[in-house]
Amino acid sequence: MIPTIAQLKIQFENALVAAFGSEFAETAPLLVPASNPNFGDYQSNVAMSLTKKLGKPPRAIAEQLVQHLDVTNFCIPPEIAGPGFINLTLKPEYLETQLNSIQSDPRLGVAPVPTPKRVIVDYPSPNIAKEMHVGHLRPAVIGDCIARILEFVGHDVQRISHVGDWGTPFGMLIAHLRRTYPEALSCTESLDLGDLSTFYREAKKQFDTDAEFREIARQSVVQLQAGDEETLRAWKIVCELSSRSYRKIYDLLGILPFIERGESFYNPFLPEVVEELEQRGLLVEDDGAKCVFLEGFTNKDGKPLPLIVQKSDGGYNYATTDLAAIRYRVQVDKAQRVIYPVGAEQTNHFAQIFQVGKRAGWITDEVEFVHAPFGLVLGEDGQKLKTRSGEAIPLKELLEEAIAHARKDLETRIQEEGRQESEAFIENVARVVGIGAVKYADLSQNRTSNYIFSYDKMLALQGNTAPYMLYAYVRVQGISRKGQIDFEHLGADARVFLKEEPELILAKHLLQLSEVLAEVAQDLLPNRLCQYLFELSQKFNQFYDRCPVLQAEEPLRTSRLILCDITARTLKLGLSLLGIEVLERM
RNA sequence: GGGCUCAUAGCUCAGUGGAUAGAGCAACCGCCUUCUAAGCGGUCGGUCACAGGUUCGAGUCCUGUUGAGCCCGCCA
Repeated sequence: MIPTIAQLKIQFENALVAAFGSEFAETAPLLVPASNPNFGDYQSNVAMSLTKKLGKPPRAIAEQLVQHLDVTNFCIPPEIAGPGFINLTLKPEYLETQLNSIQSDPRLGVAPVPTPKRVIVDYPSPNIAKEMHVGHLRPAVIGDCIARILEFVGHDVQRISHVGDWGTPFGMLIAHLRRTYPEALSCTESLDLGDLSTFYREAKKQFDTDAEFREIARQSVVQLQAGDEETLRAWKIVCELSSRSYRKIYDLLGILPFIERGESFYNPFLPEVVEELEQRGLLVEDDGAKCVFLEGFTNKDGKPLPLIVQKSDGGYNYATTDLAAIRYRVQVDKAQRVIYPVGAEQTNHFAQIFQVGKRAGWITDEVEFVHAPFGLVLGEDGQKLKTRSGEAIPLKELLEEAIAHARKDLETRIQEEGRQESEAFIENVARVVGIGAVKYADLSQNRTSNYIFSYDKMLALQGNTAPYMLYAYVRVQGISRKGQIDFEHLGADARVFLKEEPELILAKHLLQLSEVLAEVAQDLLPNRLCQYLFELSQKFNQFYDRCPVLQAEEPLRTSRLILCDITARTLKLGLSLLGIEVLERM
């Protein structure tokens, strides 16, 4: 199905040429959704933009254009309003046809992109030698969402986690492993060392209090980089332990599996990267370090800022690894678009490595490397979210608390309503609502700004929250239960008829899904999808309030059932693209 | 000193160069003998930080000012 706006655009382009000549073939019709429902569904602002070029008043231009415009298949006759807006209102019959074709389409009218790209989304990319905390929330949630959306619209998506699995912090963990589980090093079977966070805390405590331990840790780093076999084995055990431990939280959060390709993966390529930069004449030695001097970046003294790719001690750093990853993703992975959903504080870093990647000839005009930055998670005081003792809040605790809040709300309601529910039901609803609320709160705000984390707000039953949307979905399921409706078998002659205002408003919104997804796939701003789903829930609730479904006469009853069905499927699909589950009852 | 991001209703936030700047929360007023109240309708609430500029048209683009956050040489 071709999106309505795309079809209208073609008609406007034809009309521009027919009315004003072939030199207007490239003129954009400036077609956008109407700013106000009173003006119809779409509006073209092109007439005003052509006043100078044509030397005529905009209303006259609009009239001439409309005379050559053929949109009778879609719209009632266009109206010219204000200074020269061309307002378009879709015909109910057109909307009915579109909805009828969507009803039997599992993709709800969203056609896969004609030219799929190979896309790499680099997330959640945490550092292994740390306990998972609130700072790990956004990259996982946003990265997962972006990957799901791009995949759904038809791209070939690879999720790659560029985990920090190399470097100095590992010494501490390896040294601790040696002390506490020496048998792990000689044993070929994998050992269950229990919880990583306990292991990490013990190691950290040793490191902070024991000078001898610190020395062993430092030695371990040297041995690791020298390729000592036993140390490598210890390193591998720590990586696996970490990966398993992280996976538990990702599973709880509903983050789909991704490939782990950490910094260590690029170790063999680092000398080549530096060598290639040298060959390109980009490398300068400064204070013993090998650097690329950046264009447009200066230090505090106003001198060009270097990007250090090899330290004076011969070691490499994260910039080198990131450059190696850029090179590998272009040359081996053949990626056409590489997306980094990473905190805004690394904006400079990405601008720098992308610049060097371009100057080195790895990033060409055929590939797009894009940093999708996001803001911080703040506490309700507007400061960085921390525990009372000033530490970052462990992610596990944060999620468990969200689930506990959701459970408390649910239990209160069950009691008030005198319902009887099983423990399994309560547990599942609390989990879906709690996790969904955390993810929705994160995704529903403009990605680039900081956001304030509040259990009360994200779990509120009214407003732009996960529970509100889940409830809209549950309402449809309530209708099908009550009426014993099987939405998959409404009959071959089931048709949609749009008569009442709330039906038309809902129908128009349902048909905008492709436009919204195309936009999000381009701009990587999931809050636009959230906004769409919130408005859909509102419009459904208005329909539900004013248009009886089960009690309506046929064929209206079936028509309204179809609207309910498409709404529920759109909500389910939209929420699944955000990584949020739905519930049949709550 | 330089760079990036941000400043919109009491609060939290949307807003794609277009018409009268929108939601939610809070406050106040209504609506359950109805498939439905975790819902719906309504009222109140604005110098879009400030000053210029570009444009037929600026919350949106440009310049400057003020304020906030983040970053700026061998950590990632």
